[in-house]
Amino acid sequence: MDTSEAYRTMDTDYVESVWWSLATLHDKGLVYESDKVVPYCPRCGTALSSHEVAQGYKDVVDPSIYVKFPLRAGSVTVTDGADEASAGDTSLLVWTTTPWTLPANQAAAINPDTDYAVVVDGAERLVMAEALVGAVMGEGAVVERVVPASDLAGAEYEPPFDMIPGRHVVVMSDFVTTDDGTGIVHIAPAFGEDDMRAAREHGLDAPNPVDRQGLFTAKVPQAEGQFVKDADRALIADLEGRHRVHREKAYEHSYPHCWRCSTPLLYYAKPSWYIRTTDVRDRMLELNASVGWHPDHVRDGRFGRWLEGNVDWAISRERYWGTPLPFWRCDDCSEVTAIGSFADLRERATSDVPDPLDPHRPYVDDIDVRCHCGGVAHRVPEVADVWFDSGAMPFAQHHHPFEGPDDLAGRFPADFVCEALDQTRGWFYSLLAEGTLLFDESPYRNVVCLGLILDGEGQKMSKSKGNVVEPWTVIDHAGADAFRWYLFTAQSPWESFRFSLDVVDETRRRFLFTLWNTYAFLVTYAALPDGWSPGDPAPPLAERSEMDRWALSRLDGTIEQVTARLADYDPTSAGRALEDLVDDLSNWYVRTSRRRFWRGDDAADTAAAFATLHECLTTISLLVAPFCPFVADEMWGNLVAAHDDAAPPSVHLADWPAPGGRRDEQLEQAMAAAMEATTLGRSARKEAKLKVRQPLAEAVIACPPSTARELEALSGIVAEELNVREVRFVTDAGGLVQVSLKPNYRTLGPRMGPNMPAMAEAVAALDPTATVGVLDAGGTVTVTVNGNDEVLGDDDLLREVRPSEGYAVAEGGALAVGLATEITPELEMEGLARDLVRAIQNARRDADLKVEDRILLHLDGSARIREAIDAHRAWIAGEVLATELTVGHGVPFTPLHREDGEIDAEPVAISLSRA
RNA sequence: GGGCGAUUAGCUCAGGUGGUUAGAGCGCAUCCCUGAUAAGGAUGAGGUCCCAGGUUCGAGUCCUGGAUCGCCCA
Repeated sequence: MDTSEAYRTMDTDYVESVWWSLATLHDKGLVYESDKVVPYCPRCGTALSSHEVAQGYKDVVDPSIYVKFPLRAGSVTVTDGADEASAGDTSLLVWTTTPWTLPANQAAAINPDTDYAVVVDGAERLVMAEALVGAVMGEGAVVERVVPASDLAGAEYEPPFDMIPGRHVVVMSDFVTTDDGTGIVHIAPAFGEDDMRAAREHGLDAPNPVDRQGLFTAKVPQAEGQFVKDADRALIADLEGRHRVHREKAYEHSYPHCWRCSTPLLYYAKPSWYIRTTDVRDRMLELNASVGWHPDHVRDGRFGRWLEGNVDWAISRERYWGTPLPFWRCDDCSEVTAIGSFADLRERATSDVPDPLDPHRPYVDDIDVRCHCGGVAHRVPEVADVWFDSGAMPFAQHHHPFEGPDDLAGRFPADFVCEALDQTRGWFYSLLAEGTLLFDESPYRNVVCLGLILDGEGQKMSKSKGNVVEPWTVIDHAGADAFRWYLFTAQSPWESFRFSLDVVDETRRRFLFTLWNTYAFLVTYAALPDGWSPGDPAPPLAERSEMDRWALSRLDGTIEQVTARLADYDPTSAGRALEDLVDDLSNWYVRTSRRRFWRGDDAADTAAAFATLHECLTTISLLVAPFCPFVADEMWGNLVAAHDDAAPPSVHLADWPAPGGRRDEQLEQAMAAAMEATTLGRSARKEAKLKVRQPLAEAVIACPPSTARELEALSGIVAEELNVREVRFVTDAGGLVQVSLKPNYRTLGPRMGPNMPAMAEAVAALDPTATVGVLDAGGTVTVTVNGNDEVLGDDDLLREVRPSEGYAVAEGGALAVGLATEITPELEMEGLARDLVRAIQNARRDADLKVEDRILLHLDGSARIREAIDAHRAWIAGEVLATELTVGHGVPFTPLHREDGEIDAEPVAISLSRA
């Protein structure tokens, strides 16, 4: 984001581009002026935005009346026997809560899918929706006849008032419901959005007998000069005098009021400028179909549906602030001239245009333009809908087309735009509409649609509810990196976030701390004497251990995955792949390789470990840079930039990494099995209550031969993790292993179809041991299912194996691990030695020794303890970096530190000093 | 009223094209480790996959209807 090059829609250049676009559309004949019904405050003299309207709803009681609209004789037949004489006694029954709109009535609307009933009411007949007869007329109403809506359509009626001419005809409209009222809606096009739409559809006029102050004009003599709401009574009395009111009742409902002055709002037709977007509706749909929406259901769902119902865009607003519409209307011929540039304006202005020009109000309103008829044109008073400004962003920020023919080259269309889901009819629409109208192209190739942020209780965050979390609170508490990581990875961006500080904190602990600890581990050990630095030679890949090759394989795989996921606008999967890698690196690679970093036994191996971990962390810093930029840069600076003057000084200036061709899926699969075996072994230990520090003779891994072959090379790792002397594989169905067979539904299901249950029974009936013998010899077995012979191969059967008696066993999937539980005296001594080492390491720490300090060590304890020391003297000394190890009563040096403790309930005394 | 989405462990969320025993983190319980240590780790308990039908040999997954929640619009 280049904030130094930010654009503002108020900038002169931006406005000029907007003018260009509006003039272009005008000259293409796509701009017209027409009435639009808006929520309007007659006291303030202004229209209100939907947001303002929403603030002012109040429950009020209004007079509501059921009015009769008598059908004109001959215009429709709804009575039995075509009794023309009685047609005049048949009326549409219409319900309204705004009697003041009745003088402007132009039509009555009915629902095309509803049946209407003719109800006898004394000498009269009333027409209403069949479903509402009971609600309107009460029990026992006499229905004379039921007709479909189509029979009524086109019928003419006597209007409630006759001072305003009109067609006064019955029309069909989808918006009519039978929720309340009579199922017949009075249409006053000037006073309702639905009414206006119906009027457009059916070619009706929209007369407006109300002035801008909300007062009736002379067109309604009964109420001239009265505020419309106050005129309700007089108008109802007039109707009652003519027996046009069937019934009146007070009606309590929620009605919008001006949030400033509490005046009831009027829905009121005002002249408005429109862009004929319906002309390009199909093209917008076509272009939209090629946009990569994330999530993709928005394209055909929420946004696509919205586009299908497209209506012309009302672009004018009666505001002071905003981009003035560049339309000048002639006093003489009324023709509108659209001005598409400031040069054009200067050329056609009737007086000097200031230089520089501020194209906003009030200055622009002082400029008149010469009409081609010779008359003088004044600018129309409106400004543009701010959404038009937002949709002009792709070209207006570059001052197109005034910067030359290539001023949009490489800038249009955009690779992607990103906003929240509620912008479907806002920004996403204004961009697409303007792109289509002006360039016949979508201005964006992809959209990332963000979900809403909810609070911890799942409520939408809003300032008025007070449940918002300030970003700085989060950043101060958990840091910007944890915040960003959370936003990217907690959930797909287009889902709602249930946000709480706790969850961000968890992210920090789970991921960032793990990454940082791994990094700190490398840095700590590299910095030790005889440590390592990035330039040091390292063995080639082929000479490195399985562990190293596995780590680099995982690294390459993650590079591929993260790159692909990000290219597909999916940061969540990318971040999760990184979480997995970091977890593997920390909790498997580092965990199992720790000794390699500080044991000097094999210098090449140590160098290989350092080089591997260093490369992993360096590459990870590149991969996580977009997600947690600060931690990434810190790592990069220390791991790379500090050692290499030629390297980019910041991770954010470095190239994105590419995989190094070291992917080894077989190795990854084998390692996964090793991890699984380790987990099972630990579970078995837990079950047998055998602590990990106590060495055991062997672990038996029961598994299919293929798994055993893969695991062979990794058995050392498993042995160390499980603290067993030996790992043995048992695969054959001999005495040590029990085998059971299951059908492979994935291969057999499609083949067997409805016979699958019978097949499962047949498999259960097989002798597992014999069958496995045949299969391992490369053969097949045949079973009879419902009279048909079926040949089963190795792939068709899944085996589960487990060790037999004498072991502590844990099973999972195709693997089972058994531990030999017998602890021999020798193993017991080794366990004690390990306990001793742990106690001595504790003592070292308590003595504040550095990890690399050598010590003089003296031990004393029970006979069993001393026996263990004798048996493992060299090993103990090596583990704790003791240059001398003595045992007995007298300490042969002045102890720096002394500890008395217990091991296995037996006393032990530890004395040590720096060597 | 219409459109769109969501509903999986106490909580936050994963679960290509239907297929063996539905997973992770947090929390909880029980432990381990002590040369990553103001760290780290393990094992375990915990599930009517919102409900009801349907398709299928087989549904968390597909279809229909419904419920609840949310968003957009009337």
